[in-house]
Amino acid sequence: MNKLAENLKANKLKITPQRLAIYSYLANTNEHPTVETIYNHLKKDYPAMSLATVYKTVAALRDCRLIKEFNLGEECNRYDANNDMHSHLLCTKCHRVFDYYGDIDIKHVLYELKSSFGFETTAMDINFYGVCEECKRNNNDN
Amino acid sequence: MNKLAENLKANKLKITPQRLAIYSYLANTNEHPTVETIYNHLKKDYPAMSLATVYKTVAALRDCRLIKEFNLGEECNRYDANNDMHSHLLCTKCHRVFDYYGDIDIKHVLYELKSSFGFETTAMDINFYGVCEECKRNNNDN
DNA sequence: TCTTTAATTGATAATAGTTATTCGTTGGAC
DNA sequence: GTCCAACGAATAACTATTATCAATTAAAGA
Repeated sequence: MNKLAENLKANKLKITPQRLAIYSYLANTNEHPTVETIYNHLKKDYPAMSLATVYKTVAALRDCRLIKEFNLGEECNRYDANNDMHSHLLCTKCHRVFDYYGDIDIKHVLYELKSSFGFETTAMDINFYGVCEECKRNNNDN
Repeated sequence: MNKLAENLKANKLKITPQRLAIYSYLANTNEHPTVETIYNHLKKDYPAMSLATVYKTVAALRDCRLIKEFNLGEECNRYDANNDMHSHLLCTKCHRVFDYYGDIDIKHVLYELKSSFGFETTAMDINFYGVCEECKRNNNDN
């Protein structure tokens, strides 16, 4: 049994073809797709799949921490199966999202939040907004 | 003419009582209110004000960069007239948002994004999620 | 393997946040 | 003070998401 199936089982979630397909898609792309994108991508292989199933599945996967849900100020959420600590770069022209793995040292910040303010950080996100190299080159005006 | 009115004028926005009220409220609170909160707060002084007016006003103020719009993974956006560089701490129990002014050194990150990836950063946000001191003390379970 | 049962799916209705439209009103340039 | 583009109020429309529910299916136990 693969990693996902084990994780689903550990979270008392049934292993279904839809869940496997959605997770597999998320685990094999770096496009940070929205629900709509996931749905459209899987439609050709799973023509019967409902949009509601995609919503329910990403919520379930998010709740058992198999994927991350995030929002970059757009009208809809994006999803990412990449659990490595990283930040996101949103190109405000082409609306693609890139990963940044470079290390951002904020250990001292987390320590100060806890010691000075009593704020116990359990998660964080760091997002950058700007123009990607390709859009700059193309002088894209979207 | 006060500072707020001057700011509106400088951005070619007409000075109206509604805009002054909304902007003034945002400039004098550190509560990071949502549109709903702004609307409810102003209802007693401006009983005729429409929710649509609040939406249009915050959009106008955001477009001319007088206020910041941000989203912390909640169902609605929050607004902030504070232009100083700072991060946000969202308490996942009481859902209040606190400011953190401590300096987070990421100049080298912005430099690397530009030099290595050609990504020209124009804005960024850093959000921390966790439990605030008060909720921890109260062992609040919301 | 068969049965049973509760979880899941798909279809669709409902909800919530936000935006668009319409039309009467008004700020502010002249 | 006059005029008109911008604005506000009311409300319809739109879009992302969630809830509902009957039919289906995963999976545990006989």
